[in-house]
Amino acid sequence: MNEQSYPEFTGLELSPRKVDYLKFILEKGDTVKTTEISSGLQVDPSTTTKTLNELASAGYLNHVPYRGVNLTELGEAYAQFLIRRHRILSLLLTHYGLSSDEACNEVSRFEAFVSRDVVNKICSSMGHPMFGVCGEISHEICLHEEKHH
Amino acid sequence: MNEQSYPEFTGLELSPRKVDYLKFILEKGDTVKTTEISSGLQVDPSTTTKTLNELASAGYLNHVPYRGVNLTELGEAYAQFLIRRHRILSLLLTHYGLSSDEACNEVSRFEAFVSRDVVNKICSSMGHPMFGVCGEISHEICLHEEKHH
DNA sequence: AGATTTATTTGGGCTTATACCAAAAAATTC
DNA sequence: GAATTTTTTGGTATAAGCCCAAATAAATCT
Repeated sequence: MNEQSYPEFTGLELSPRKVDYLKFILEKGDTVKTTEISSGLQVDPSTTTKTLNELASAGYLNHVPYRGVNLTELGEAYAQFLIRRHRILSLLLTHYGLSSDEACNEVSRFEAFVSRDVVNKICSSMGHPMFGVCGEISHEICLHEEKHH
Repeated sequence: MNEQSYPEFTGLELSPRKVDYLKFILEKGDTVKTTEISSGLQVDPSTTTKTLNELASAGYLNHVPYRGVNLTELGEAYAQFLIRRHRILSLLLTHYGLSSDEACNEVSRFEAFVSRDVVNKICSSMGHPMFGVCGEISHEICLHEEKHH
């Protein structure tokens, strides 16, 4: 499943913290336990449980209580976008004199508020770069959407 | 008074909404009344009063109850930075295929989370442009700080 | 298996940011 | 100086975070 199937989201649906959760879960892959997330995001396990429930209610995760979570199809597509957004924006900032680390950290603070449309425009304007400063960039959505214009 | 005198701020001190208030007040100039702000930001006057008090407590404004507010020296320097940040970031986005309006709107959503350091780096990397997409850009701070490196 | 330990969830409470409404108070206008 | 408008105060609300303590489920150990 990839982003193509979800042309409807704007990229502004999730709060900054929820973005962290989804990115973390995608990067861990498969089923993720509450404790892994708690220590990964440095947050109390009870906070994690609650956030996981919210993400599950919103359709991004399947949560089996006491067992762990995994991404739904929507969640997977969405998380792929989140990672791509992070990488595109970080790469962009490195073109203005920031180091990779600086760029990543800075972007982490504001990425949740950058729309999918704008990410796609930047992405295409940069020629759909394959490598960001913190990993490979995949372009399933944005390339697909470009065809329609 | 200009930004030079305040090398200490990071640009992350204020919430998005407070950024709006300070930018609005700087653009109005001089003493600004509660009602002007309320209608400018489309918010209940009581909300404005409360926010104004918070900004005054934090040292950005002088508030004379029932009379209005004006920027302190810190507030003026800070607001100048806020405007410069908005314009630099908007200009940046127009280099990636966004229209002026799109760029302004997009930037409004995330600008509060972009640090002064990064704005200065972008600014100097762009050659300290004099004109943004929504007004002239003044460079008192960033040019000053550049001298120290 | 049964007991202990570990992991997870529930329930409660706290903070920050933002907002509105109704009533009181001050300033302005007539 | 009385009426009107503006501003403030006090109360309440929502959303997003977060933590703690207690309860519950799962896993481990003997």
